[in-house]
Amino acid sequence: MPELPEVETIANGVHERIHGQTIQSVWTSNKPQTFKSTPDEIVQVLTKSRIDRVYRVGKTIVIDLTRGKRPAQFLIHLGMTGRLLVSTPDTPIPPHTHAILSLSSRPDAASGNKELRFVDARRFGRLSVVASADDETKYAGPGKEPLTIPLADFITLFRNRKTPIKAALLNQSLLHGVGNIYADEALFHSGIRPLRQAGRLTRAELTRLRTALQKVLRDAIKLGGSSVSDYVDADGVAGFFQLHHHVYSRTGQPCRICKTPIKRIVVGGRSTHFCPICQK
DNA sequence: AGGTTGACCTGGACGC
DNA sequence: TGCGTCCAGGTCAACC
Repeated sequence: MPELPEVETIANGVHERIHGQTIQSVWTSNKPQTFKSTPDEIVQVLTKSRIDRVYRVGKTIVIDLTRGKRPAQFLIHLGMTGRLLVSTPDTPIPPHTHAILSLSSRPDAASGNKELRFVDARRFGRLSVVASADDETKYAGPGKEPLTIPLADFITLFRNRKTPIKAALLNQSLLHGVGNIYADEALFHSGIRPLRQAGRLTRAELTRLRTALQKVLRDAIKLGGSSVSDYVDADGVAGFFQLHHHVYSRTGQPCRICKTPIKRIVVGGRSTHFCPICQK
């Protein structure tokens, strides 16, 4: 489920709650596909490490660690249904919990007062560690950051690409962090049809697209900031915030601008929504 | 190499 | 109520 704004909101919320704490012990489930590193490596690297910073790169939550004197990293991808929860140990463990980190604010404490839990029903999420995270091996993500990419680089990304612009926006090795909702919304706000060939968009269109994409992402981050606790604390039941979507999941409903019914098509195997009048 | 398709999972919504 | 079908905001391997 989570795209860039959701992942950023979660990372910030988790950072506020657990940075500076030490991981005393780690439990992992026995579902091997959840782990990109082996569960043993994960336990090895995390145990007795201190959490310095929690942040987002693309759709991945990155936790910078100090292990002994050396930097390491813990990488969490939430997939479609992954959740990262800060709980107390007495909070009931939800179904589909795949990892639990017991934390303590003092390095030498025997047991902690908080836990970081990774819960993922559908198991598309992935956990991994970088044992020695110097500047060259620190996780940088597969592509470019949509919020900070300069216009010239943005335009270059799509040059000569024959794939539909919708598919190109979802390609994480170009821009990382953009998912299905914000791709559809950004194309709507820039007036571009999802099936247009990426390499055939004009400079003016790509300029509009970058502006629209950054605006929808920033607006969603603003919205999420006020409700972090809904999905980081305890059970995290409330789920993700809803932006005021213009096209996503509005098939058949009137366009908010021109009242024409919103169309749904499939592009690159993904459900895609657009206004046949407002988008050219 | 770039582009496309299907596989990976579970659960919720919907129709009969 | 129960059962079957379809759908889901994510990758990634395997193909062309």
